[in-house]
Amino acid sequence: MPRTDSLELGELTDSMFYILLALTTPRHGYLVMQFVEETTRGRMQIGPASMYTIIKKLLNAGLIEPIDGDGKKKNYQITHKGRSILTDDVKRRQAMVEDACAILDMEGSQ
Amino acid sequence: MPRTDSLELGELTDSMFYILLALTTPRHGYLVMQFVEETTRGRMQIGPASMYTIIKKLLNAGLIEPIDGDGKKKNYQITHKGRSILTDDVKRRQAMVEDACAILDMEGSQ
DNA sequence: TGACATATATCATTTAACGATATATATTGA
DNA sequence: TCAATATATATCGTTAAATGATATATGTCA
Repeated sequence: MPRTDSLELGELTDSMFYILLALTTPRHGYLVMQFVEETTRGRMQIGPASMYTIIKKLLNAGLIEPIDGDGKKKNYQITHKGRSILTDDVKRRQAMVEDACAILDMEGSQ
Repeated sequence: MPRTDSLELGELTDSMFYILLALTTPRHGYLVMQFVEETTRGRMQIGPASMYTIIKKLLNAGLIEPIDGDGKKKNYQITHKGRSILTDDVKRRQAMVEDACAILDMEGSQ
């Protein structure tokens, strides 16, 4: 991914992918971490360092936005732009799986 | 991906994924670059720097092996271990797409 | 009151990818 | 024949991504 910012290419890293997925429902950081671990059944986990680094980046890029500061927790949700990029990225990943299934002898994906 | 070697986690980066896919048929480096560009219809391209860096890493990890040096070209092919890791990685990626399709309102993948 | 869960944050480090660049041979066509 | 282009391999130095370690503060509950 380096040398060129993945977001400028319109591509999401695995971590960004799951964090955006988590924020299709408004959540704060700690809940996002839990969401990722639960949704992936432990396959992937994101610690606080990655979490807040990526949250900051997604905010800067306008893919998520802060909402109502109830108490000390900071809530975020995905933006229209974020949802659009996430949807495109799902298609990109789907295409990768299909490429592989066509070449290997695996059950395809439709 | 940093801080921990992706191969030690049994995970492949996008570039490794396509290079391994290319080497399910014996090829040399230059053909691998072309394979990736063609297979992805230009969505992804790997230049020589990435190419040879990753080839070296996959050799070290025993996921590919050199075969018959006909002339100056170095041919490589995927090993049994490489194929096993590639297959697992396809499943991992398939799971990511399915997670997303379940949460977003997209046509699923079975 | 001590342990644990919840919650946010930063720094320094490692790994990954890659632009730039270099080198050499083969092919093609003006 | 000579220049351009394609084929083919290789390295160096840089940027970006992820994260371990660490710090801080509050809430809960036994």
